[in-house]
Amino acid sequence: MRISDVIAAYIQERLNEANGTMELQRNLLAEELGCVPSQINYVLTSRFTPEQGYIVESRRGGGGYIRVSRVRYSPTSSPLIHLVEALDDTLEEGAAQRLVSNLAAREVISAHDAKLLLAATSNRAYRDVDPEQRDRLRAAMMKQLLTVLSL
Amino acid sequence: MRISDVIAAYIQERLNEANGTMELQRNLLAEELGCVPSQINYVLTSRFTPEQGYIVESRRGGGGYIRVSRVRYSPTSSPLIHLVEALDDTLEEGAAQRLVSNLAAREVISAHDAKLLLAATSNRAYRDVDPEQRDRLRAAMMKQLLTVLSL
DNA sequence: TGAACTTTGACTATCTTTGACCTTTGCGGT
DNA sequence: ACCGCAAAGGTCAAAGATAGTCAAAGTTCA
Repeated sequence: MRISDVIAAYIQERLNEANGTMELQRNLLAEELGCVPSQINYVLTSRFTPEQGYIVESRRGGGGYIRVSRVRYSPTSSPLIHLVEALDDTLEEGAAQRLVSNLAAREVISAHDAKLLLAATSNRAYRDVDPEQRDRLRAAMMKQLLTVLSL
Repeated sequence: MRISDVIAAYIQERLNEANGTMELQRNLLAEELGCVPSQINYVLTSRFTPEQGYIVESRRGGGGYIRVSRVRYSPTSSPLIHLVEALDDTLEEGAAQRLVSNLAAREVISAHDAKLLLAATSNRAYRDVDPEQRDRLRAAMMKQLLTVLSL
């Protein structure tokens, strides 16, 4: 298993325990999990982005910390609406996969729908599309589908 | 026996053992079976397509993998499988809409899934795709999604 | 004998891991 | 107040680990 997965799982676990927000100390966590400190940053920037519904804040210096929070979606409107608005008009395959996995893990969408979204945004179906345009198509596709799901 | 047949047999065997889904590592398998890595891709693209009832997912980089799943031939899913096999490799928007409506009317797919299929095969999502290629994309997309639905 | 299928390998794309170097902040000492 | 050091965290690019693409060359078979 990738060390990045271990780090991500650890953060998720603590987010679950603690009602959607947690703090960590980079060097300590790196030592506990046996990786270099900057790998924590890698995981945070690749999997805990605003697009995926997380806020990361931090402070340096003595008493420094990194705080990770899940954004709370307003109960009145579907979380997916906000997401659609926040999405860029270009979306890489890996980012799409992580986004969908996250929505499923957070039970914003069902596992069944997640499978469809993954298939619909995978390069596998994009063979006939100019590679230059795939990320734009993927973003448009994701928005269409999430919009349908939010209705 | 062709090396491609060996690769295909190996994958089938492991699918049988493991309830229809298996993962492999491309370079490892290539070395085990004595072929170049890209030959694995050749076999996957020529014999494990949606038309033939398979979906293939993969990930690059450290810890990468290729996952192959075979659709289950259950009574409810079998109409979809035959349909995927029979579909042409080009599909116009109107034809896609009629196809989906028809499947929904016959209750082969749910109304919910029908909405997603319509969104995913509508030109609305295809604005960045060369118009010449849209019908090919639509056909590929439809096959992928129907295959996932029959899993 | 020509079309379709198979085999290869060079080149490309993507994801992860590591480490050297940079910036910010708190705290003492003067 | 000021200074400087120690304690965090941040950045970035290189190296490593996989998988994907494509076209040329070889093989098979109707």
